[in-house]
Amino acid sequence: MPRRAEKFVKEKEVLVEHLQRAGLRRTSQRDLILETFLRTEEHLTSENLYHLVKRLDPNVGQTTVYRTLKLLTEAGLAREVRFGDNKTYYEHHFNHEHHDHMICTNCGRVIEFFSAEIEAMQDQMADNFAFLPTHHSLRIWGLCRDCQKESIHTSTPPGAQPRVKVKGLVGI
Amino acid sequence: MPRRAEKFVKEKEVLVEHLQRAGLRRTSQRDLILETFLRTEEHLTSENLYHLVKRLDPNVGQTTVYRTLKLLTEAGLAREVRFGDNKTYYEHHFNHEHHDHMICTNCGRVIEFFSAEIEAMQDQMADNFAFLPTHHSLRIWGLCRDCQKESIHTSTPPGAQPRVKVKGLVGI
DNA sequence: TTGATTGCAAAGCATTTGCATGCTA
DNA sequence: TAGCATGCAAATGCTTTGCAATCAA
Repeated sequence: MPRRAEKFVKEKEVLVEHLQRAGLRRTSQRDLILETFLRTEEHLTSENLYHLVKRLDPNVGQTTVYRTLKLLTEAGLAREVRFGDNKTYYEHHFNHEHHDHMICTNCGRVIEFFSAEIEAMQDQMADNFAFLPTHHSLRIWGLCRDCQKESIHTSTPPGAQPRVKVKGLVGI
Repeated sequence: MPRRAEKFVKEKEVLVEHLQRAGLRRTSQRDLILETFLRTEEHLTSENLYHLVKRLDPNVGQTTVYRTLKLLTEAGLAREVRFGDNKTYYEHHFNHEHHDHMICTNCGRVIEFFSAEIEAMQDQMADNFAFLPTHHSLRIWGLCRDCQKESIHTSTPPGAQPRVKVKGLVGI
């Protein structure tokens, strides 16, 4: 029995397997970036992660973080999301239930939700078109509970953790 | 009775109204860009439109097309969409039913679909979170009917009109 | 030893901005 | 006539690429 439970064992296995399958190599940077990523809350940009990693190892380059996040996405450990502020966010994907997002266009709050019914209907819809779906993205923009109260108001309500700074029109 | 039916009368009214409401001015460029946009099939980028407009008036600048597409979006005449190739596409929005998209990751074909049931469930879902939805985006990626036949194959099947060049990972 | 990986700097790409000039209302 | 609109060039912001040095297998 190990003296101390090691963290993210499963995720590291997934990475190593992916590397082997693809003929790629395991490096300290890739390990460190994965660990740091897994320690965070969801929805961070490559830049966010870069700063976190840099604290632990100042030698790691921005480029490596970009490249590694792509790698983690391919390995199924991360998922890319966009909320309409023209930035690419990453969230944990391994052993996480698939979910979709509601984005508050006032404070930037992101709500995750899941609906088996919606998923089923999407598959149904795809089937109607003989379309073979591999993945999808559903995003709903609007006002969260708190921001409805204050009607139109541009500041961040107390307690909100704005991850998305909404600048001008929000769309896509 | 007019000798010849003028085109896009309603849409021009919408534009003019929007301009007036916002204290903006009607210009020949804005008219030309709107007309050219309305004459196209759906899903074109600012750059695509720029080239079309330039044929009719070589003096129009790229920037004006960008700015005008934003304007048309605000006026409710256009809608922005993204298919995962890091480009912003625009489609007609006025008097067009809302719809969502399936994107073939092999040939780039885009299928439009609508499901009242999915829409209803989205509203239901939002309601569960006391979220007030203003708009949404649902995209399903996968293989269209034709591309399933050829299994993994990187060329464009005959007859397909690839609007989206899918480069590497498709996501968001 | 070989070829993948890294980190830096530079390039790319879509989009936006500054500004002098032009043009609507 | 005032000030919005235009078009060019330059800037921006995010992301990717080229390349020499480094490192895993």
